[in-house]
Amino acid sequence: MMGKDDKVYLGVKEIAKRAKVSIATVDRVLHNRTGVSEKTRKKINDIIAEIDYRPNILASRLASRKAIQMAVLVPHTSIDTSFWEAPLQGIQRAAKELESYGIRLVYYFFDLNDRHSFTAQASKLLTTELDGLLMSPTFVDESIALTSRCDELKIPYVFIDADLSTSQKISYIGPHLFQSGYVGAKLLTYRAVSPFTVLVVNISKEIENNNHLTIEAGFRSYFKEKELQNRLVTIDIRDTDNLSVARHLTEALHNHPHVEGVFVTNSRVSSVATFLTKLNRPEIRLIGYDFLQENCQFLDQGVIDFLICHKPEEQGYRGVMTLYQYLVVDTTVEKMQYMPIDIVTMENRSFYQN
Amino acid sequence: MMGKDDKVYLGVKEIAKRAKVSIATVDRVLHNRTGVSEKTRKKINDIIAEIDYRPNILASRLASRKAIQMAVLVPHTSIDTSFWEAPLQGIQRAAKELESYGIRLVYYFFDLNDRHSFTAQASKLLTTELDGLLMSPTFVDESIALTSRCDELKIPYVFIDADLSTSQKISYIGPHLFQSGYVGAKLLTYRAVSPFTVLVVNISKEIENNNHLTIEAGFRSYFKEKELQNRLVTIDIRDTDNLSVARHLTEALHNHPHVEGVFVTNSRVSSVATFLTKLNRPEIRLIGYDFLQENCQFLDQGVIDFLICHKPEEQGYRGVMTLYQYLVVDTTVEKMQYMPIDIVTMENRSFYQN
DNA sequence: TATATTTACGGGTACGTACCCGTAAATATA
DNA sequence: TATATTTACGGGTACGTACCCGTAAATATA
Repeated sequence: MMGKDDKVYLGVKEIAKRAKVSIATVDRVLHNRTGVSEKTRKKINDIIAEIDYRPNILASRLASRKAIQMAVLVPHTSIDTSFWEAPLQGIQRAAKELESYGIRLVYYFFDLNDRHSFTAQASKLLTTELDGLLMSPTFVDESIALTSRCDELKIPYVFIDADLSTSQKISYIGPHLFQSGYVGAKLLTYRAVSPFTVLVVNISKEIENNNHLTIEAGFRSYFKEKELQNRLVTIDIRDTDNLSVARHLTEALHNHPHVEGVFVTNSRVSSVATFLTKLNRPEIRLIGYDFLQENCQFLDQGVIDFLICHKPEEQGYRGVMTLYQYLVVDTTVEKMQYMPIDIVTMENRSFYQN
Repeated sequence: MMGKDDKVYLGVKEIAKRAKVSIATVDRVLHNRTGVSEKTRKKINDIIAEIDYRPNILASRLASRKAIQMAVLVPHTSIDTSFWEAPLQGIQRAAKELESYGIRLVYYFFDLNDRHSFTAQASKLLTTELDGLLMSPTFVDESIALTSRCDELKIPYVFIDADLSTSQKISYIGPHLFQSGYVGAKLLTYRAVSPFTVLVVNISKEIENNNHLTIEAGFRSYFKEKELQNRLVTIDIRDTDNLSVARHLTEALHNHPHVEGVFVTNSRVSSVATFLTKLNRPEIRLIGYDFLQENCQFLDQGVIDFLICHKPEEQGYRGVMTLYQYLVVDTTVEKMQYMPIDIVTMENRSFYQN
């Protein structure tokens, strides 16, 4: 251990001394409060710039009698959508780390199948005192309504998992969907010899966001760019139960006998895997999204070849940390934070950090 | 913003009040210092356990006049080994975050080709006041000598990138080498039809650590487990220049005409790629390690199919953070922190977080 | 000109912990 | 028993910042 004093820390005390004012006046300038003459303000600001003053966050948070309040607006987890467990865990991990720094999170969960629940939770969180908002803009119109209100109230917000390009967000943290689909196409065609037929399967209720369209565009662009001769057939399944999936797939395989690859544009790949297992068609290669338990089972069995994944846990963690960064440390944060496009196989899955 | 006071924080003051002693005495107990009777000590410890006291790190670091000193012992970067740029960046990122918390890092760089430089730096860092050590145990015997000394001096240490299973380390942060080789085998054989011959290429000067042996074991175990009929040929190249690599590979390809896959057990895959490019053998699949600039070039050209990567930047970051965690927050840290086995292709490489 | 209001500050306490310094009380030594 | 030493504490200040409260001085109003 060595003394700290070799590094002479220049703080408010030093600024006050140089400006020949009190610490309280320096504090007023630092926080843009009133009660300082223009002349004094300028003098202090000059000194701040000159010595490159950076506040001691430790002392600042300690002295502040205020806790910083963040609202978290995300889908609640359900059998249908265990995907959201991971971001929530990341959010909670960040919350724990920031707990002793006086950061408090309040959670507002909505139902993925019910846009009214989203609106209800949005109204609810707006009634509270709020310093920041972390949200998944699952429902487009409803999200725009909420963020417009936040803009008026000057509440900064961060998006995870999905984006709204029009809004004044602090940051988007999530996948680059187009490129992700492109990677999917590469994996599905790697080393394949004959140009088999490919099924692109979208399984989602209509009310959810349209991420899958961008993914499919990326997927198709790969075939076009490489001038591959595969035939691509898209099937949209608007009910998420296994029976509906089976019905649609049976029909598709009947109409297209040479299918050797299936690309599922979201995490519901396990229902396709269930179907293919029953059908006993091991030559059909299957790729889908997300490191869910049910998907990993089929990965281990070799039914699913690859899962593509975008670090949902880290999305949640970084969402909170980005807000904290913006509110406490420094308002310059990266606006587009794309997650890596991770490739998960049965061989590397045990070390995957979701 | 809401008042903090709704959450009644129970600190040393409250403990002192309940135990009917002063704050100073509580502090002595908390830090296992002398000068407290056994009776009082027990009473205080009971209260600490009862209220689940967790010290306020903010206040603790602020009040401490001591900076925490960490030494960092890693190879310096060179043309030969640009690999170490990434861990260093992660280390520096962590250092920046922890700067205002009174954490100071001192760097000791050694030469990968010179074990004496390692010993010299090790002796040097031992002469300083030290609270913790982050190191890469590149040279086995020399590292054991250093860590034994650390054990005596009660200096905790963390390993990154390579491990020494015998030592009393706080934590190892790095790849699971065996499984990583296993993943390499999967990728090299995925969808391959005929059982071609595979070259396993180790390129390293003898003085470096033996990570490649474990990787190769994992690689071979895949073929054995799946009962694949490929012929595996290992070639060891003890000089890292392109000429030596070309000479050895020419000979190997002459002796084994049906080579269609090459697996390089470390980051020197680009020199093999250089050779294969000149040879014009595009049917030979090439897989190797690490997200280096020269490797990515060949990835983009399609000469290298996959790079396997273990997040070196994060290894550095987590190395520092793990030490911080141990020294400041809580002494229970994860002992084996395996990095994910990332698969990098030309399609997903632009979003890879090294 | 006398009084009320606003402006522009400064003093001082608090956040929760670390640790210096001083001192009665207990114990050891002469 | 008298003195020296050790033990077991407590008081109080400091870390760097936030912010309450009070008040001269400046300005506005009657």
